[in-house]
Amino acid sequence: MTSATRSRAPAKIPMRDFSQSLPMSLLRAREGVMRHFRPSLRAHDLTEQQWRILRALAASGEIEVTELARLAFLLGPSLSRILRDLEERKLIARQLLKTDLRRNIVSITAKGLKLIEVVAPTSEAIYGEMTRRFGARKLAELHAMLHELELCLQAMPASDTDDADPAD
Amino acid sequence: MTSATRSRAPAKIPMRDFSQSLPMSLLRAREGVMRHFRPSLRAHDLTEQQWRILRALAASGEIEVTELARLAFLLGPSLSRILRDLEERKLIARQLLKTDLRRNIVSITAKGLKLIEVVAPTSEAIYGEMTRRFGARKLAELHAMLHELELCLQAMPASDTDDADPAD
DNA sequence: GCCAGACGATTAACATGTTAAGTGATTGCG
DNA sequence: CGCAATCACTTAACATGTTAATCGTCTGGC
Repeated sequence: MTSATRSRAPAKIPMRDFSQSLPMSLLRAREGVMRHFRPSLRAHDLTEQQWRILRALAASGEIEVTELARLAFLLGPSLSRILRDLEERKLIARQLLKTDLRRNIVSITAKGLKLIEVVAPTSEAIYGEMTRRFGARKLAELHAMLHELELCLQAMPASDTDDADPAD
Repeated sequence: MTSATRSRAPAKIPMRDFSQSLPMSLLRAREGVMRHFRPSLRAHDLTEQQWRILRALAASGEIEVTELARLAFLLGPSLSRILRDLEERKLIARQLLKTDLRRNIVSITAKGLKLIEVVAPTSEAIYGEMTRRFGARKLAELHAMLHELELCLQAMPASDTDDADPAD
């Protein structure tokens, strides 16, 4: 089966082995986790992001859109679309802030809370099983390292692509 | 600043604090990393996924689409679209496998390799800076934990959502 | 009060993620 | 051979990620 037609392309650049790149490792780990949660969410017509939003609202009460975006770690445009959909489904409610008509206050409805009550047990059970298998202590270590990485990266300046510094 | 209008919604479900969920931690860490790479890729009209594909091809030579999907950790539909685009840009080439016309062999072109040579130095510099700041040893530990998590999750059965077993 | 600039949120446009369905080629079995 | 099942890949449809542009609203200087 080892036909001679398959010549190996020369890798001239000494780059890190592909699978060892940090973004790939993080992506794979995350996908491995989400793979277990998606079926349960899907059974209730919820995407991962919609679930994040409902949980964030249940935990924090009424908050502004921008703050919700920060909590649920979503970009504005995604959040706008999802909120429109969740509002149509009566899972959340919105109201303008009287003192500043630019601002939008979002809150979860009773229906939304009820949905969380239905989904949460399964979700928690899955998370619990993961914790048990991986080890609570090790999981905490992983969380700590990820947080440390985050802080480390925030402190790292956003490297410009420009080779020359335009400042005189 | 603590206006009385903001009533705190009762969190009836004792769920894990939102920001402590593993998917969120992984997502944030990954975004923190990618935030540094995206500008450089964007300067060369490359998305993160396109870059993954080019690197995978440069490292492995000619491979089939399915194998490329596995290497670059992309789903088939995404890969199909991206390959169509990269082929139009002459960064990759494709050929049907004569012995099995279902299969498609993909390879990187000279133009693709040249692009990698241009982008790689910046990319490696950023990665090097991250490694230096975070610590090479700690980074290796993180990789190890992520890999262990992956294996642990693969061994975990995909919990069915169904409460009842529909078999006979 | 007026207006330029900043701000919060949305919309637009394009790329990818995700699942399901479709298409053509191959395989295995009668 | 004939054909149903399978396979490799692609398309389709919808949701989100990402960046830029837009649209009201607000703020501050005048």
